[in-house]
Amino acid sequence: MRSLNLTGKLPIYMELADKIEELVLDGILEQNSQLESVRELANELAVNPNTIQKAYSELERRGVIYSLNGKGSFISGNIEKLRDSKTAVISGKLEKIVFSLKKLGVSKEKILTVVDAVYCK
Amino acid sequence: MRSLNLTGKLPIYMELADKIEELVLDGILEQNSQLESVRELANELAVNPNTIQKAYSELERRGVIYSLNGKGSFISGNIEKLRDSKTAVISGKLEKIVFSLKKLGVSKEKILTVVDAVYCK
Amino acid sequence: MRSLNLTGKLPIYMELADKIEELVLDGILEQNSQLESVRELANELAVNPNTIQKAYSELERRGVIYSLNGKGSFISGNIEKLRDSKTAVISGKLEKIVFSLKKLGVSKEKILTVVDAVYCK
Amino acid sequence: MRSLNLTGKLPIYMELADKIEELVLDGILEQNSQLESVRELANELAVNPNTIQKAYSELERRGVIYSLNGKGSFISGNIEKLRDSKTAVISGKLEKIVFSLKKLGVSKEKILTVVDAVYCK
DNA sequence: GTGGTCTAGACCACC
DNA sequence: GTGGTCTAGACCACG
Repeated sequence: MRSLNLTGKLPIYMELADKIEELVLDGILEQNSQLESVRELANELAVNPNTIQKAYSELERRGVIYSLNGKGSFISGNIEKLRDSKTAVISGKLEKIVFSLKKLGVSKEKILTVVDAVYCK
Repeated sequence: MRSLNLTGKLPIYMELADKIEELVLDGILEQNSQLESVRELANELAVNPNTIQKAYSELERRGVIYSLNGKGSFISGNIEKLRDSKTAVISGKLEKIVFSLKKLGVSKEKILTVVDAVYCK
Repeated sequence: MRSLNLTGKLPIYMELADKIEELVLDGILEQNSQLESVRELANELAVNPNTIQKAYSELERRGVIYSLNGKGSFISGNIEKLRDSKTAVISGKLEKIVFSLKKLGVSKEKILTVVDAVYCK
Repeated sequence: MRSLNLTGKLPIYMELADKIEELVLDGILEQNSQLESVRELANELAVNPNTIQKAYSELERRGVIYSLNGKGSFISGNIEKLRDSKTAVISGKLEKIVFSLKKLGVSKEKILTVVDAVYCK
C-alpha cells in the first residue's frame, strides 16, 4: 500500500492533488491513461472516499484530469497547456523570491550560484 | 488609521506578523524601539486584540521582537542574525522553485533573465 | 467505424440520442427507414449495448423513432410535428437567454447583431 | 424560512450557487456585504451544512464571493468583471440557440419578434 | 463497476 | 462565533 507522505501544511485532498499533478507533468502518468477509481485509491491510502473525490474534483478543475461518469477518471490529453500555465505561475513566484533576496542584501552573484548548483545537480 | 491590506491567503495574525517583520528588516522600525501596545494596535487596525496578541507571539517566536512583562514589546536588538536566518529560509525556497522550473523544462538562461530583470528594476 | 465525438458534458446515451435526432430533423435519416439494431450499433461505436438501448428508449419517448417488437426500430413518419415541438422548446430557451442578457444590461441592438451574424454565416 | 425551489435538474449546491450568483448580479445582494453563515443558511434551508459549504466554495471559485476564515463569507467587490464574463458565456449560448433555430427553418424575423417581445415586457 | 451528491456528526484554526 | 476539512455511510445515474 502506497502512503501519503503528508506534510500537514496543506489539507490531504490538496496534497494528493498536487502529487498527482506532479506525476502527470513529469510524464510518469501517461496522457489519457486511467486513474485508480475513487474507492480503490481511498482504500489503498486508507483515506475516506470523499477526500479522494475532492482531490479528483480539484484536478478536474485544474484541467489535469477528466472524469467520465460511470467509466472512471483519466489523465488529460492536453498537458502542454497545463505545463505552460504552471510555468507562468512558478515564474511569478521566482520573481517574488528574488526580489525578497535582493531586499535582504543578497548579491545577484550569490543567487546565480544557487541556480547553477541546482542545474548541475 | 493605518489599514491592513489583507491578501486573504494567510490568517490575519500571520499577515500582520509578516508585515512587521518586513518593516524591521527594512530598517524602518529601529532596534530596541517599543512597539504599540496590543490594545492600541488592535484599536488602530480595527482588529480583535486576540489577533494582535497572536501576531506578537509569532514575532517573538521568530526572534523579531521581545516582550518585557509589564513594560511592553520591543524590536529585537539582533537584527543581523534575523536577516541571516530569513535569507537561509528564502534561499531554500529559491532552490525548490528553480528545481521545479528545471523539471518543467525551463532553461537556465531563461531563469537568469528573470533574475537579471528583477535586479535591474 | 463511426465514432461518437463525445462532449462529455452529457451522458453518452443522451449525446447519442441528440445526434440521431439531429440527423432525422436534418433529413439525413429518412422517415420510416430502419435503424441499425442495438447490437450492431453497439458494436460499431464500441459502446455498451445498454447505452444504445437507453438512447433508443429516449428517442422513442421523444417520438423520434418507434419500435416494432421483433422487427426493429424505425424513424418516425411524422417529422413535422417533431420539428414543431423542438422549435417550441428551443424558442423557450431563447426567451430565457434573451431575458438573462437583458438583465445583464445588454442592449437589444447588441443581440440583434448576434442574430444577424449567425444568419449571414 | 426560505425554501429552495429546487428544479431537480442540477445538484442542490449548484442550484443554490446559481441562485445566489443571480441575486448578486441583479444587485440585490450588495458588494462586500456579508452572507449568512454556513450553519445559519443550512438551518434555514433545512439542508446539510456540507452542502451549503460546497455551494459557497463554488461561488468563491467563480469569484462571486470571498471567505475570510473565522469572519464569514462576503459578496465580491468586483462584480463588473463577473458580469462581463457571464455575458460572454450567455452570448455564446445565444449563438448556438439561434443557429439551431435557423437549422429548424425558423426565419430571422420570427426570432426578432421573440427578442422584441422580451425587451418590451 | 464508475463518478457524484448528500447527510450526519466530529474536529480544527481563526477571530 | 466563523469557514474549512475529514470520516462514515447512504443513494443515484451511468456504462
